[in-house]
Formats: sequence, C-alpha cells, structure tokens
Amino acid sequence: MSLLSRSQLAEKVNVNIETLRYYERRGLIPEPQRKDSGYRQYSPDYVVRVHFIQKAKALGFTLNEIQELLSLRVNSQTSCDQVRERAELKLAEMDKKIADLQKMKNALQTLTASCHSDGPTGECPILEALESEGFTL
Amino acid sequence: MSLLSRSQLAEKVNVNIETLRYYERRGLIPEPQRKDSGYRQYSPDYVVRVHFIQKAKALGFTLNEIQELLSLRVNSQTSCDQVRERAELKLAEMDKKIADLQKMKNALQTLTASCHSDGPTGECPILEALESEGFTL
DNA sequence: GGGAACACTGTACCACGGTACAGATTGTTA
DNA sequence: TAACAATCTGTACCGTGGTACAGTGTTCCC
Repeated sequence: MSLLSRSQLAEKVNVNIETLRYYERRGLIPEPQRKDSGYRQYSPDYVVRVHFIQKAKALGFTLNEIQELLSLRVNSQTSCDQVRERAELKLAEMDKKIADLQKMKNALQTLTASCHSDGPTGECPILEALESEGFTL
Repeated sequence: MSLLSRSQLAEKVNVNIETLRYYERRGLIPEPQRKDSGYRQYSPDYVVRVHFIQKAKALGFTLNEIQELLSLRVNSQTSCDQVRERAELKLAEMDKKIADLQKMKNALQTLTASCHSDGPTGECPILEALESEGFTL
C-alpha cells in the first residue's frame, strides 16, 4: 500500500511541500486520510494526480481549467452528454495548442535550416519564418 | 504603411492598452517610433509580434522564454551554432508539450468513448484513462 | 476655439500560483 | 527521556503578468 507523508509526496513529484497544501485548499487534490496525530497520508494516486496538474500547467492550462478536467465525470448531476460536450471543448483547445506548437516548431526549423548562411539575419527571424508559413491567429 | 495608435493595436490583437506598455517595459516589443507629440506609432509588424506573444503564453511559455524565442538570431554576438543549439532545446520542449497534449487528448477521447455506459464512473476518469495508456512524466 | 476623446508618464494596485514563517504537536532516535 | 526532525494550523509575504488610476498634454471635430 505504502502511504506517503507530505514531504515524501512533495519530493516524489518535485513540488514544494506547501504547494500540496495549497492544492488541497484549492480543491485540486482531495483531502487525504490522516493518521490519529493529524498527519496527512497520501495514497499513490496522489502522485499521478499532482503530476498531471504540473503537466497541464506547463501546457498553459490554469488551475481552474485543470480542476475542470479532473472533475469531468458522469454522475447524477452530470449527464453523459454534458460530459461529452465539455470534453469536446477541451479537445478542441488541445488541438489548437498542438497546431500552434507545430507552427512554432516549423518556424524554428526553418530558422536553423537557413542558419548556415551566417552573418546577421533579419530583425526577428522567428517571426519572419512564421510569416513565411502563413502564421495567423 | 498605416501606422497604428496604442488603442488601435490593442484592439487589433485583443489585449489591454496597458499591456502594450508593459511589454515595452519588459523588452518584449521594441520601442515604437513616436510622433512629434510623443504618441506611439506601431507598424503592422507589431500585430504579428503581439499575436505571437499571446499564443506562446497560452502554450505555457513564460514572458522570459518568449523573449528568448523572439531574440534568437545570428549576429556578431551569437554564432550560428549557438542559435542552433538554443533552437534545438526549444524544439525539444515543444515536442514534449505536443506529446503530453496528445496523451491528454487520448485520455479525453477514451473518456467520451466509454461514456455511453452511463451512471457514475470512477473517482477520476481522466486520470484512469491516462493511466490505462501508460501516462508517465 | 472649445470640448470630447485619446495618449503621455509615473505609480499604485490586483489576481494567480505559490512560498515562508511562527508557534504548537507529534515522531524518532541516541 | 532529551533533543532534533517532521508535521500541524493560520497567516503573511512574494514574483509574474498585468490593470487602473491621476494628472497633464495632444487631436479631432463641430
């Protein structure tokens, strides 16, 4: 079973100890069980959950959005159709992010490819490269 | 030519007027030319540049990282190899982001696909879906 | 040429996402 | 059974990325 203390979980997922308490306050992670002393005991599930939060944050999702993602489920309050609808919205967002990243990647690659022609290049090569690929909002 | 005022640019790229001044202070956008009165006049390049900043922010890059991306260029200070090296680092980051987004997408799709089986699902369907696909850091 | 609308500078304030105490308990180990 | 570490709660503080004035000058339009 192996339950983790606060510092153990913090080390495992590489976040500050206090961040865990903050996430708990924010409702991003559920209140863990406690020992009689009041000490928190985290199940291994928490590792996955906090990892997910960190990942999603790095991808530009806010904590509120992450909370929404984590709570997407069918229950008596939320019908299947509602869940599907929200999920589709999130999926569309993710597709957009992927497409944008792909454009930036292309621009960077164009940049490095043209790099052998040394000497100063234009004002802002990455933007030029993006424009040459039809970068639009 | 059509130079833009602060409010015109702000409207065009859909940011607050003050944000433009903030980006200028931060060095994310160069100081634009001024009229004799001191009023800023933005060339159309600024539209692309601010768009790029907004995009990159939504993808989880910090303003410092964005600044670095925007200043990637070959000049007397920076050799071709150095630029290439930094660009490769950024490319790797972007690949990682894309891969993570793809995993999340798959998990969401798994979630909606299994949705017809209505009634309450597990504690956190998206994490379960991710785990079933071997989600790791 | 007078008033509304806009821009200028400087500075203060704000929300988000943490991070750091202080002071009290509990756990561990020599 | 000390004493040192880890945890508890509450609260205060911090960096990032803006956003909002106040007070003054400029532009536009009737």
